[in-house]
Amino acid sequence: MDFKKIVCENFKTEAMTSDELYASLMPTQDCKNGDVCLPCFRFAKALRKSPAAIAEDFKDQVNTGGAVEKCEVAGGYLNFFLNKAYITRAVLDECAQKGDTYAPLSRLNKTICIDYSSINIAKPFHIGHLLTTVIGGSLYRVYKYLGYDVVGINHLGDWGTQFGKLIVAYKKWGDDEDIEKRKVRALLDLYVRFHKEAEKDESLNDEGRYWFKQIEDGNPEALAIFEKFKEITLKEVAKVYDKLGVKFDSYAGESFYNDKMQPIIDELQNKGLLTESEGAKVVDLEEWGMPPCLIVKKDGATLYATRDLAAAKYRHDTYDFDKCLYVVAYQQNLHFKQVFKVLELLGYDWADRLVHVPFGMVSLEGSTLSTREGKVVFLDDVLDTAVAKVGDVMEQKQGKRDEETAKKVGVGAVIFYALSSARIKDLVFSYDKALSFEGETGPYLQYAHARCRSVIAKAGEVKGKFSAGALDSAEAYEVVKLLNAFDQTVREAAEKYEPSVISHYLITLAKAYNKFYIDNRIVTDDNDVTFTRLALTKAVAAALKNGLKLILIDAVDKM
RNA sequence: GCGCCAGUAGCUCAGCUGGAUAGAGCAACGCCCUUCUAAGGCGUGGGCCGAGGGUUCGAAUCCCCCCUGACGCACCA
Repeated sequence: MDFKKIVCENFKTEAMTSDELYASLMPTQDCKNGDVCLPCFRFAKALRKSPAAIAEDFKDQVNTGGAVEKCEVAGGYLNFFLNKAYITRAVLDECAQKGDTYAPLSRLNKTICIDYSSINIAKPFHIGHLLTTVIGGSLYRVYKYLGYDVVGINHLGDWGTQFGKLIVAYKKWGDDEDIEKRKVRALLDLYVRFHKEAEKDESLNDEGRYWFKQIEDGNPEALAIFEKFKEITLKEVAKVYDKLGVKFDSYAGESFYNDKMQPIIDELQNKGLLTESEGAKVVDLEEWGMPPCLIVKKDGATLYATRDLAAAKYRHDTYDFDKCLYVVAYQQNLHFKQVFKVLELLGYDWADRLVHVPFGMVSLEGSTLSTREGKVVFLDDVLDTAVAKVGDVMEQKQGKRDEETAKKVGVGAVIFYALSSARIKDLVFSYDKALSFEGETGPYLQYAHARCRSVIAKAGEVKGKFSAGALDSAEAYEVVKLLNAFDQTVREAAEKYEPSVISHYLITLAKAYNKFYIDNRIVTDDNDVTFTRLALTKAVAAALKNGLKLILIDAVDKM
């Protein structure tokens, strides 16, 4: 339901069109001022009257007694009070229709590509990848819900000299048994060791370059080792992705675009965009206030930007996307600005459908994360710790553990921690905060949901009819209004590419329901009252469950 | 130096497409479980919304300038 629309339907005036009125209306901040208000200050000059007098005039033109129960003038505001019983009933009816599991909104036949997570082969999946993975994963579900076809792309970092270096390290110090056992962690050790040794022995770097060239040239031995590293890494991260509930439709990474770059380079050349500078081939972007975009290195090798140009074109040709999102840290702001501009200069009209969705830097209590120095916090460890802690709390509170529940609540706590504030904010990772279960946290939402389910289970089948009086309170009405805002909130999250919008909404909803719950008994002697309050409780449980799903959290029925 | 982002309570944040007394959580203190899950609820204290100008009937929100911090700026990704 659209409250502003309801007001428009009941308020016709000569002073402005219905559209203008709609645009001027706004929700109130405080329920004592009604549901919707019209600030009248802006009309004062044209109408040569005080805002309060204008509000008084308008008031007489409002059709009250129906959906708009009454309106009042307060200062320069005209406040509209909707009929609570009517709204409550209508909203709860809508919720009942949506049921326990919300179906996606109507199919749009539009495709959104989301490039996210994009891990590096042979590197650990650490908390630095947490944000891109959960932001992208959440947006994936948000767009699905809104009716889009979504393509999740894991743009693997599977190309570069580093892999030559790793082969050298593997051949020199590699231990298959250790790798079999510790997987990526063993590979990381090799990588770290290589850099340590290379400080003493410069020639190792040359060897690294040599072996990377072997990969490029298709040397079977080099390829076999490389493929093995890739397989180990993918298998390992698949477990984490599984825990987080994110999925990808494509793992086309850097190596995939290897043979797709030359055509782009040729095209740049043919369109006269490529200039030679200090031995490298670049696209000059000075006119747009940017440094040149490097396309080909002095030695003929391609670069990051070259690959992203090829990838963008490939994705466009393959998926015909309506939008293509890049969920990549804000460090890359300039890079994407350049790449998008170059595509525009190439004449691709779809260049404006590319969107960089930047997010903040993750650091570790002051110090930055460093793979090379081995200074990392493995995401897997964080998740396991969270799950274990939830298990402990369960045991302490109810004397028994339930692993399935602990997993959902524990992992959910970490995900919520990552998605609770605006993505652009830097995140100083803290175990304490990630594993906090009180206040505005994942477990708080889980708890509110479980509590709803518990009441619903206890009540059983209740035969009764809707009773407006059962929900005639400010707390109940607040909940109803929030329930009504679900879809609109999801749309806002999509528009802003901001899952935290949903996180905040869910906290607000849970808080509002908790307040209602404390003050109102759900299961009572009066069947009509029970029936009605149960309808609200069911609606809240569904909104929480489906909202949590949009931020990658599985709701639990008990905890 | 240039560019870009951020600065709101002790800490972490919401509010930012201008509207009514600036909101939460954490931390501190004090209450509330013989009744549907206390991982909950209620209360108390805590703010020159980084500084200064401007626009406006009205600015945390828009504009200018400055300060602080993060990030980026040529062959890594």
